[in-house]
Amino acid sequence: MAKIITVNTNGIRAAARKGFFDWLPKQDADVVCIQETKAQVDQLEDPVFHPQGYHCYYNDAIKKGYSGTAIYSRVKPRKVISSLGWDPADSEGRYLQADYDGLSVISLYMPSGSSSEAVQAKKDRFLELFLDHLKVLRRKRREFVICADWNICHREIDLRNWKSNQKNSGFLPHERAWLDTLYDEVGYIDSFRLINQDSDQYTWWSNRGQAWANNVGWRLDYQVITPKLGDKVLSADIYKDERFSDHAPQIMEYDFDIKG
Amino acid sequence: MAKIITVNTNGIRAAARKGFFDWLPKQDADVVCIQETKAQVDQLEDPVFHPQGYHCYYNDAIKKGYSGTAIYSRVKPRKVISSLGWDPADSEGRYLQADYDGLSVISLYMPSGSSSEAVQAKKDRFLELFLDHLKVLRRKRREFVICADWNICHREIDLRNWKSNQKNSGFLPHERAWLDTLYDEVGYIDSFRLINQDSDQYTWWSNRGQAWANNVGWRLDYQVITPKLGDKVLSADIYKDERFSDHAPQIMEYDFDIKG
DNA sequence: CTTATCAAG
DNA sequence: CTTGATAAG
Repeated sequence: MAKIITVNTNGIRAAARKGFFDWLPKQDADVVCIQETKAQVDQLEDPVFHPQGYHCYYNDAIKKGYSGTAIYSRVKPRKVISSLGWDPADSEGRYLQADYDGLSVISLYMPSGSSSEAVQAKKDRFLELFLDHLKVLRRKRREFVICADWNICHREIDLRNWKSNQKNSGFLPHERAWLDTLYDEVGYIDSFRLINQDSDQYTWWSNRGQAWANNVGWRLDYQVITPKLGDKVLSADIYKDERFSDHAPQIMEYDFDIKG
Repeated sequence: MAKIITVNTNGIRAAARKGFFDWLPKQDADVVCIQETKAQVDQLEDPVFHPQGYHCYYNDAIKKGYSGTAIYSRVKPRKVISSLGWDPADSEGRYLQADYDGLSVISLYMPSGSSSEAVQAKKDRFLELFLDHLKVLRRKRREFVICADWNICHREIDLRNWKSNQKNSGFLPHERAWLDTLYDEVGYIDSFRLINQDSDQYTWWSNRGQAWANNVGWRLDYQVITPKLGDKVLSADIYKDERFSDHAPQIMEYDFDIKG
């Protein structure tokens, strides 16, 4: 059994202040994927950022306080890959991959497109290049669990106000179509939907207004898996009892073991 | 009887959050001089920044969130002067003068010199030019109350750790000599010292460390008056019961009336 | 350590 | 609205 958690911390130091590292050991996770660390490695020298029992890997953005991913792994990976060979994936530390025996776990932070047309164009370009990468991964003799803040909702059920958000980044028709392609053509599976078919649960609530209080959320974070793992998903839960950031942790249990 | 209060708010909006404008009306002051408003006029449109019963004057720095002075006056001044004709006094909104019948009250924010040698040089230049201005004022047929964060301690009694601060901005020999000149040659009087001869009271405590808790302070704020007002000082107090900023308000009572 | 601004989400 | 960087004190 493998327990894999993914969470966008919106600043790993801020999440730490809110008790994230008190909560984490209690989860007994095998792999923890983090997005938006918003910190450089030299700002994370404090032992709290290297929890006991885990091998910790960080991938920073060049720009301070921006983006960044991490993977904490109980088993030492055979290899850790932090480069896709193209920017801004590399220069913004948006990708981190831990390779185990026959399995890889990826922590990905997809660009947001909400700030302007220019950043949406950047997101669209990222989607295009990353889809190519995902296709390449499908050809490997290896299974993948891609833990990400995808910054896209697939269907109407995935966000509270789908009608009013059809022209907003994260629920644009071409973004949804990108996920259609990912699932229907490239063959990946959204592990959350495998378990919770008709459940309108969200993983992100804006900090503005009363989004959290009114549960005006979006399901932006999920673990996408290769087809052979489709019958291995034991549970898929969103942790909302505490709030470490504007995103909630995704906790998935799989019927396989992670071997280094 | 005239009650004149001066205080460096270290951000008038922050001071407001800490209850400054709840405290102020209870003081029944005739004139209130403020330094370090750190806000532009258009950021102070809320009525709290225009307390009932006062004519309010603000002088901003060009740079947002930096410096800035204010005067609140119960009696409407005959004239309000916000320019000394030179920078950075004008461009940083460091000077504001309210003219009444035979008396002027000034709100002044002296530059700090603690950040670098370059800012100390700027402070020194300001001291030089401002001394000229103060000499000019002495020639007027008018009394002056200069309410300021002077950013200088005069004597050893004026700061907790005078020995270790002899090479630090605010207690440099030439800064202290500048005050010697102001008092001994130009003839101004520090109204606080007139009342509290040997009292080691401070008006500013660093936010760093435990300065406030340990009363490691500096007397940087005081009301400097022209000689003819020397026998008019009724009381001079530092208000420490509440904390609106890193500086404490100076409350002085004078045996004269402010007439518009 | 605290103010405030700014970029980004 | 919130994180984090930066400037300034």
